[in-house]
Amino acid sequence: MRSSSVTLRDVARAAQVHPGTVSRALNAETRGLVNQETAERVIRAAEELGYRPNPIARGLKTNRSFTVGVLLPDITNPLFPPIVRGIEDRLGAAGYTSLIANTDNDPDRERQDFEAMRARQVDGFITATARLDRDFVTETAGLSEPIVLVNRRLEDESLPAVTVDDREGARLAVEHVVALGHRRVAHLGGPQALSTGHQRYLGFVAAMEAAGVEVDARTTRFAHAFTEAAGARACRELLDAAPDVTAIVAANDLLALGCYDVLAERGLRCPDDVSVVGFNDMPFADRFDPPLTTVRIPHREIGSAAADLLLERLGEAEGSAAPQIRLSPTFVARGSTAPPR
Amino acid sequence: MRSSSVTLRDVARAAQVHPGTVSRALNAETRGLVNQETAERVIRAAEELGYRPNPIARGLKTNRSFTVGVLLPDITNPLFPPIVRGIEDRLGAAGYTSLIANTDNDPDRERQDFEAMRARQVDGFITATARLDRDFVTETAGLSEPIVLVNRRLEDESLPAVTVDDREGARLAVEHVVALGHRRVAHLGGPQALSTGHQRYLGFVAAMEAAGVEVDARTTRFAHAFTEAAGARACRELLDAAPDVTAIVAANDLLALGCYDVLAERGLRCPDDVSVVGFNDMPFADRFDPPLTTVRIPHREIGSAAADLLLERLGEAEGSAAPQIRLSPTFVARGSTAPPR
DNA sequence: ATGAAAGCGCTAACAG
DNA sequence: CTGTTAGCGCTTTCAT
Repeated sequence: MRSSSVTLRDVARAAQVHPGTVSRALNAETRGLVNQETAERVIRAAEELGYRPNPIARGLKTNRSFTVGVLLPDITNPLFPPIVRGIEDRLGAAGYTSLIANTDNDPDRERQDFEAMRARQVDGFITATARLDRDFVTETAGLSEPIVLVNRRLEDESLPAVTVDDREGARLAVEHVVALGHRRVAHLGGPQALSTGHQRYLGFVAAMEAAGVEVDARTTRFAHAFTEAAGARACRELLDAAPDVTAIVAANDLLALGCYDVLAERGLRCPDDVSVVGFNDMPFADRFDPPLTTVRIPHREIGSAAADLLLERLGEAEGSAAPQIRLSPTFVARGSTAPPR
Repeated sequence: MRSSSVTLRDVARAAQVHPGTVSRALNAETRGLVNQETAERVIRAAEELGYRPNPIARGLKTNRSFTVGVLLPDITNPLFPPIVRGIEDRLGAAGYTSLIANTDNDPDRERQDFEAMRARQVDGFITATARLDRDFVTETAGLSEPIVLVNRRLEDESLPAVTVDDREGARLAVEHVVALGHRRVAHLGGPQALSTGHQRYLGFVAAMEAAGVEVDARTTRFAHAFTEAAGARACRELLDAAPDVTAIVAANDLLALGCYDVLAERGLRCPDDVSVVGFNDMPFADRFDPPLTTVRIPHREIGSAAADLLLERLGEAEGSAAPQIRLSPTFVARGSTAPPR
């Protein structure tokens, strides 16, 4: 027995009308169907009794829960909190609540969370998991609940997606170090199974070629995860294979931090001996030692754009079929890059 | 029309039994009431049809949503993501889903989110908003939904709470700088309306007295918020009033970062001219320049302990009435502290 | 051991 | 314009 068990019937009794009428009077959409005075009486009664509609019961009837599922790898990754706020703020304003699940990039958990959310009748999904290979997203193509992708997109663009232009971001990074005079520039790539990792790699190669700087296999290494530890491991391999690099373009800030560690480990100074550029401009990147030169992406906007896309598909706003929103990155030069000696 | 519209009735039809029987067979608690063979037949049918129970409908009947509301100031504050994961992981394991709301420390939003969550029939609350003054928590003392407090506690300890021992943490900080030889040590406090801000201040004063070091009004300033900007402002006042301080004990890492800015602004070096110690050991605090000496609190454990407390009160586990869990902080000496010149 | 029936709180035809 | 009725999917008496 909930304390606030004042139901539609209670209001109906108090206002001397039928429950159906109360439902109509209280719902903005259907208020027109009811007499002005009656409606006011009902509303007053509802207020006096402290009536709060039960969205659960409503959802049972209408098949809408006003809830959306948000799947992401790990809220603990500093990239996500701002994105999540962008999503929640926008969704909340539209009357939706979001359910958040941390999948830890584990396909099984992902599918499990996904199913659990469907069971909870979410009206739609926003997924910030970035895997490229087959997964629940591609499997559930004809799903009834709309999905929008964040930070990834499908090859055939069949699902709405908001991403940042990763290749463009990589280009900005390359142009920066090249302009500084670097010629031995390496790429510390992310997992190639993640669209971000892959696109940034592609962007790196393209920009290097465009700048007429040689790219060779020795100066490219891929981390198996976007973590400091994986970045450090890959960086060691990189420096072992190519000790003469003067600049490293990392596919992500955490990877860049891994580079910091390895450089220190080997008595190399950043940026004096080796310049490092990151990607994402994670919170507090300007506080690092040295302050990290990086590619900034509009975290919050990514989230709100994704929410907008989902709201469109939920019929809350007009919009095109499977829009592909690509936000622009900007470049932030800080202390981790300098001209080569 | 949801795609997964396979309901209890569908299963009943397939298994040639009454829906009521399906309900009993599928629910572990009541399975004993049904014939072994029948139960198996039902379960098989359910699997074949891909039946997933609708928790919404169930909740309507049972008055439980298996959902809990988590209220916090801002997920973007690096302190919270690990706490949230601690909460979600524990709650998720027990079959609960959490609804998260960012209140931005705004009492109105807080109350609003709180009501919205009640309307959504959450079974209980975890609130990480830390205000000390009257608010929805104290107002809703006799509430039917259990509440557990995180990072704050009530004077009368009438609500279960998990906090860290803030005074002890402050003591660790003071003892560290005093042991280093500092005598002119200042406190850059947090908002005194927040229990964390208040307790840390009290702990600072007590530890200073215990160490026989003088505390005077000039060397204590309070920031109006736990932000870098507020910390910087307070730090300027502090240095204006007491230019001879050699160590600053800040009530929080963000405040400490504000100190970094002001010291740099005034051409003072940390730790050479002034030592700074923070509180929380936020993620990447070891990456700052200089690496921040701080008081570490077990973020994740705070979250899981809170979840445990709530589960107890939801009848999912045994436990005492209004337990007060106080976790111990530990000290992490890094590069922002050194002996005075 | 199982079926029948009622009902959780609400909305949506359909009457009147 | 408002009352009536049915029913969303499930659980839970109460019979049988």
